[in-house]
Amino acid sequence: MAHPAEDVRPPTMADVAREAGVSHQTVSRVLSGHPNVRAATREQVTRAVEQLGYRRNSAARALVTRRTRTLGVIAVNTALYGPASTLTGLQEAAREQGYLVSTVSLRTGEGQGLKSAIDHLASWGVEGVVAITPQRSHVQALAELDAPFPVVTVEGGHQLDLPGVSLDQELGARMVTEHLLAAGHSTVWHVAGPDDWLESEARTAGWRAVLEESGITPPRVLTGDWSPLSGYRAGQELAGFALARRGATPVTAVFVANDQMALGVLRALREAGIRTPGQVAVAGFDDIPEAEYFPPPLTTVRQDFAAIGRRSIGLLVDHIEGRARKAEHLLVEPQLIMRASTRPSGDD
Amino acid sequence: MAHPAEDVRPPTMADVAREAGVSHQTVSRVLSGHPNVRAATREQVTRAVEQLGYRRNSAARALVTRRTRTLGVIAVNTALYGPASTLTGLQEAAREQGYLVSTVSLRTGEGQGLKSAIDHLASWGVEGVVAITPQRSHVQALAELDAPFPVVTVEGGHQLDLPGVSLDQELGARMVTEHLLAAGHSTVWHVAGPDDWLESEARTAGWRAVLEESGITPPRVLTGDWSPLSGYRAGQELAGFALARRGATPVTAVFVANDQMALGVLRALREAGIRTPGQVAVAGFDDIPEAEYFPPPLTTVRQDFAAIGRRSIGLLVDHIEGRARKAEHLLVEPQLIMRASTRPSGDD
DNA sequence: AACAGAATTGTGAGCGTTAACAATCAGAGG
DNA sequence: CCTCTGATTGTTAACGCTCACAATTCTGTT
Repeated sequence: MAHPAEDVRPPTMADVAREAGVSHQTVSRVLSGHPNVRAATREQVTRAVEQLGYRRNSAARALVTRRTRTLGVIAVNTALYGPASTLTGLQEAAREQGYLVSTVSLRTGEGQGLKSAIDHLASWGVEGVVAITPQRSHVQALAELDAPFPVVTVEGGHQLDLPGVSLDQELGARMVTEHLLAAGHSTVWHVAGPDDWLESEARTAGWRAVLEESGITPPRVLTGDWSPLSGYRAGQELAGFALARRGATPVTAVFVANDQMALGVLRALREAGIRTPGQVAVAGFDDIPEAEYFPPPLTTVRQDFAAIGRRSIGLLVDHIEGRARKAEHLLVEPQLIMRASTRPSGDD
Repeated sequence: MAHPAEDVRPPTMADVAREAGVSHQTVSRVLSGHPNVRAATREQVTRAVEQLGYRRNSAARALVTRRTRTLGVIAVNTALYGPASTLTGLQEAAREQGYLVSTVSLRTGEGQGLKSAIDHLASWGVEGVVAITPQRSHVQALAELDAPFPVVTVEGGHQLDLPGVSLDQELGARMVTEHLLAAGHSTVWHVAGPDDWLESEARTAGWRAVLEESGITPPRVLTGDWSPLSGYRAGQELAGFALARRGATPVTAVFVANDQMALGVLRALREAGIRTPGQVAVAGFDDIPEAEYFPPPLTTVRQDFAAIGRRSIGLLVDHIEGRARKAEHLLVEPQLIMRASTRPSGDD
């Protein structure tokens, strides 16, 4: 069809203009939906555009408008269910608003990696960044980095003056703990996430607050690293307490800070011959798709990750387009999902 | 420090040139590592760059070089463990090669959505696209779309003339099936993924081939949609067969096409009072992090998602930079992970 | 029919960079 | 001391688009 030219450049606006018999500026107007163009002209231009398969050159556009319409995302641990789901919601929202999303995944997320990720994105001219960096140290590093564009955190806490979106982790933890107490347990044990994580802290805080409000001295906190293995280890320890019996605090209910660790806890209890929820009730956090099929189906807290993604983009775009002023922090409501693992009547 | 100007533009190359007392072209040379610059000059320029906090404008650069150094990724179902892990590997690799990665997530991924995703990326000038679109219909649509840049598929099969990277799904399925037969089972049942997925097809094909080579007539295939729920349903059906007993083919071993469905199968069997692996052995595919903690720990096939991501970027960049000619298709080796769910001695 | 005013279209400049080429400078050789 | 070569630096012109403004064409009045 085309001539056998070697280096066929894509058509430019001038080509379209020639084809349509108008000036390049008119083509530009048509393409950006300017109202003052005669219908017939618009029609001609549109036809020429289609015929040539023309596409505006975004680099040229960005050069003159100083708007790249590109957003950056920095995320740690994107293979996990939570961050991955947030990313999806975020990308959809960005695309709806006409932005392109460029993602940088960090594996461990040292402060160093963070800086270079920001640099990487900055050098491509992103107009803003969403940082899914749930560790306290990251948020700290971010705040100190002082990027040349707005940065919105996800699960970044609200201590620092960065705008952000979070699930109300503390509320979620309260809901679980209250649920367990209401089921008649005299206390609730807790397997927490790693220390540096804001989510761990908030979940632990919610759990502790409920116990203290009920006049119960919180038992010692066990700590994991979010992995099933670490949950398994914690579960073994709990099983020991549960069976020892003479120990001070009875183990009849456990709030585990995420579902993956809860899976490990469940296995450890099972292996120790302890029935769930008959002898020990277990609850998790996140509501990963597998949770409903755990042995037994897991009571947990559902996070609306998609909403978190959407709202973070909303917030970021507000900042970019100058609609938002301060370091606002949005909270998304969690939802308690009750399943067999905490059912009082259950005996499995 | 700075004047109270309203619209402070970022410094340009000319600013740096002035500051360093050289021409903008020299600055350009320093920044792009051109050899013919005197060390002293280079030094001055570097200092000026740092002092002004200068950054090259990527839009201007892209405009003149016609290289955006941006890659696009189109992915369906990015919240799942597999695609999410692939994405991570892919992003790391791209960044190492100096490319920016822009991702578009499709929820369901109709052919229509695919086209608009490609358009979205194209209008931002990506130089190539990796498509993680494991459904046959998507790949078909992609091949017909005839994008203005190279497209590499992940798990896209090799029928069409698109270059791609896949796990050797068929080999993985063979390994599992052979493992089960070797354990003494007279046949192996199969819970497959949805019809349109190439991964389903390949896994089913591998399973079928092994049975037929062993002179065994493959039992009827049950089909799920990758979700734990669908696995649960299939598991109920299998439990029925297993207990009915008089039915033709005994149910003592099941190869489930992914780990999530296997979780559902395990629950259904457990609820029916069938012991795993004692009465029925179960194997999955993917090796999600939870698999090791399933009741019982699941025998499965590990995919090196990170490698898949890395190699797909390698292939794409080869095409972009003109090093690759044909529609090469790379296969990544799977690895059989044997756990309790298929242990012959086991009786739990 | 003539004119104001709006609607529509065209013209030229400039966005910040790299590529191509021209100019200058340093050191080697005669 | 001068010429010549290669290393180093500078100059100018794109790249493809939008913005600001100028020019033109329509309207509807008087």
